[in-house]
Amino acid sequence: MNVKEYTNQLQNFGYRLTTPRTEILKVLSTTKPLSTKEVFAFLKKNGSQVDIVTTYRTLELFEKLGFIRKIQLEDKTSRYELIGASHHHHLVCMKCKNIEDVQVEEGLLLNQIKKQSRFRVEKHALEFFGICGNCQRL
Amino acid sequence: MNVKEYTNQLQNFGYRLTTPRTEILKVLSTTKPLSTKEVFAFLKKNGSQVDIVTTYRTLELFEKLGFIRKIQLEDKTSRYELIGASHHHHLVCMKCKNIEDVQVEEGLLLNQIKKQSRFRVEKHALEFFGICGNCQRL
DNA sequence: TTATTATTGCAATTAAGTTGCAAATTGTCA
DNA sequence: TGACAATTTGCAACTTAATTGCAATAATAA
Ligand SMILES: [Mn+2]
Ligand SMILES: [Mn+2]
Ligand SMILES: [Zn+2]
Ligand SMILES: [Zn+2]
Repeated sequence: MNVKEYTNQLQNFGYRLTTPRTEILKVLSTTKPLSTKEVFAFLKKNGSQVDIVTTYRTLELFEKLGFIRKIQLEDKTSRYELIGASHHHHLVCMKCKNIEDVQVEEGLLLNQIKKQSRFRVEKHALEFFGICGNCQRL
Repeated sequence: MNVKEYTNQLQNFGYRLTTPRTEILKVLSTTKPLSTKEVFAFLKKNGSQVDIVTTYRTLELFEKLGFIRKIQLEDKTSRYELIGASHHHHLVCMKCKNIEDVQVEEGLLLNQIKKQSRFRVEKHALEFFGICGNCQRL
């Protein structure tokens, strides 16, 4: 799913195609999960005039539309990333803060839960923290 | 591990046994994961005079000492719970906000990660969101 | 091109958490 | 027990992430 496809989706849903929205999609399409402030910093660096409040509101909208996923890592700020083709999770390096994608088989977890509770799982958060390959060699 | 054992630990580590610390341990020992503000509200309800800043500082200390674990759910506030005997995760009802404990076998996840990356996992966050048994019947 | 409506930017506000510091409390030792 | 030194607490001020109200601006449909 590229920027063009998201902007089309946006209009199909009846939302207007604006400069801030296009620019924020561009930033998201070329990065790891970013906080709102980080998205805003990228915008500025690229010469954009978009306000940080608009950045907040746009990310909120994109999440509502299912374009991006919000993730909570160790700190209190939310991070966002485009939902690509495949569901995945993250390996977050506690030293260099780099984020790797990783895929795991979750079916077994959900089966185990079914045995313990009548709870109906709709989504889950799964993030791993540790030391990345690079940082281990230092 | 009961309140008495934690207060002993506290003194063994060279920290002083104070009223706020005892009272906060008492609150934690009888509840689900709580935010700092919720802990503070419990204290007040029980007639305690402890300040909210002390609550923040005490929870931070308890986490450092390994008495409690900090968890991040959907919102931006951190929650804390006593680390009981067994490692477990949570089923968070998106309707009534109730939290159930659940245990899952994680060994397989870690094996799968080993095959994909040199990353050394030290800890992980795993929380499930959905609708609890009760709320499904309404 | 114009009109209607959504969207944006700015300023002010809220909410969670942090920091500095003087006053109070704790544990230790005489 | 009582005094001392060091830790801990409470209060006020501050920081940071996020939210809200509203007038000005920009996007789309006619
Ligand atoms: Mn990712
Ligand atoms: Mn629990
Ligand atoms: Zn690293
Ligand atoms: Zn429920």
